[in-house]
Amino acid sequence: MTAIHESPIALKLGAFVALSDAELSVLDELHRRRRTFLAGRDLVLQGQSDQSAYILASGWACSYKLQASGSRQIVDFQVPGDFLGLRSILFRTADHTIEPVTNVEASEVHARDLLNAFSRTPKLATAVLWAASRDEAMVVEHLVNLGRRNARERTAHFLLELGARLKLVGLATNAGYECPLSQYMLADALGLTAVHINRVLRELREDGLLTFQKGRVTFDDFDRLVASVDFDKTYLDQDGPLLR
Amino acid sequence: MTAIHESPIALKLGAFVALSDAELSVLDELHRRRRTFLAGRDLVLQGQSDQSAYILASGWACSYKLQASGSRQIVDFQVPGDFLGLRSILFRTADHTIEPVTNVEASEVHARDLLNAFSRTPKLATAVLWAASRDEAMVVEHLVNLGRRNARERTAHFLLELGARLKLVGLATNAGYECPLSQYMLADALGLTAVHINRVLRELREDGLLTFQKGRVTFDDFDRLVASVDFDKTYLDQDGPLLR
DNA sequence: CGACTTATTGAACAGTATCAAAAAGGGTGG
DNA sequence: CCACCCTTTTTGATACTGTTCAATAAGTCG
Repeated sequence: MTAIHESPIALKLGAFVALSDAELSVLDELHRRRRTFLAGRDLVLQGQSDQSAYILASGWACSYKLQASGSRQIVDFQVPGDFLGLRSILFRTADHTIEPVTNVEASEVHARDLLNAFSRTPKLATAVLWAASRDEAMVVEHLVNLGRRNARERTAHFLLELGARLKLVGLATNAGYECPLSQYMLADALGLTAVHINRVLRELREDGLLTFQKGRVTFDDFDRLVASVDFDKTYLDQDGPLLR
Repeated sequence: MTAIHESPIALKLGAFVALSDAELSVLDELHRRRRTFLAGRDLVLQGQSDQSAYILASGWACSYKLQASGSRQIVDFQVPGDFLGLRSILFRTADHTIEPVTNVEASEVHARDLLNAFSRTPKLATAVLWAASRDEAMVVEHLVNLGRRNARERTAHFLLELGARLKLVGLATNAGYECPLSQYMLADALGLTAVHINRVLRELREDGLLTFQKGRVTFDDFDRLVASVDFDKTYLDQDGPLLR
């Protein structure tokens, strides 16, 4: 038996509020309707029509916005424990597309079930709203990243953020993590060219800071890396002692 | 007597849902606790501690994030009818600062009152959540702006967005609008240098597209401007016929 | 193996920043 | 109403960061 509290979503929410067994089992129920999505096949979430969100159980996804010119901006990547399209059921839809980066396992969550769960376990509601709020803080931080950091800082900051997020669900350590992103995807997230990303990664590697290779990010000198790009992860709000 | 439905917030929410007189008066009650804030004096909204939001009645504000290096990234400007710090009461706090750009009149809204109003008038709740969702769509669009548009497109797109938002509350037409922003502020919002913004503005003016001068934005050729930067305002979600 | 995607490198170029300085506004006290 | 100070706008010259184009190498998958 897989312990409920070991699912990524439980680990993640548990970092914000301590969840009781009862609450964990409500969460587990939400997490039952498992589906598999194939890498690259759009998991289009065009709002209105679509009344369900997903909880990502394994694999990575990304949300992006396409331009008329054909270029795209990746808004964020989603890793296990993250919601996909949460906003489109809490609010009205955001108008971006979600696409699995790898093959993905996710459970469908209907608006009704979620709201239902909320009313039964308010603490769960708090935790989910925390997650939504954190998602937005990340988008804001990405804005700062694009607006006020150079390619090197931007790249390092982003990979550090992913590390911190993955650590929360047990998929990373300060040594590094498995990362299925291509340099093209990284480029689309960071507002850079894949060519330039490649040079920046080489530089970071040659400076002994981090290595992005063969589907893995390795922090060669975590502390120096954090210092060199001024990475302050308070916006991720995952440090504090468990609240409540 | 000032008709309730002529307040900026009523105009704005009314563009999304048709509000009855009863709903308008609930909105009006929320809008009673008026305060004045002086330009430049931080209206710090550091989350947790602060349990109230504001509805902006007149003047402009901006929300930004400061870097250790001293540079800042403005996330968005708020214009009449917008909420300030809405997220910090619906959710947990976002970690940015809000500062009035001009002297500002705003009414304080306590979390309790808002939630109270929601339960009395669900349609108002829908409208407020729509506003919050729209705010997020704007941040995402700003991300695209920084990541995938050059200085010229970026500047024009941003000024067009502000125009569309102000039009909704009767403060702009396709001819232009009063704009209290300095070129430095524009620079901090667009991830550019004030010097470069200045050159871009000159170029746009010389091309007969728009004029940014003396506290006013003038669209010299609105249609050509929209076409030239591929401005698609569907993300603002303010076109449709009134829903419901 | 062969076709395709991804990673890597070079050289030339474009866009934006930086530094510096002058001009133009705007507000304030006398 | 003027003189002065301070902020904002404007312009030039130069340096640099990141792009573009092009080509090769290295993986990956059927």
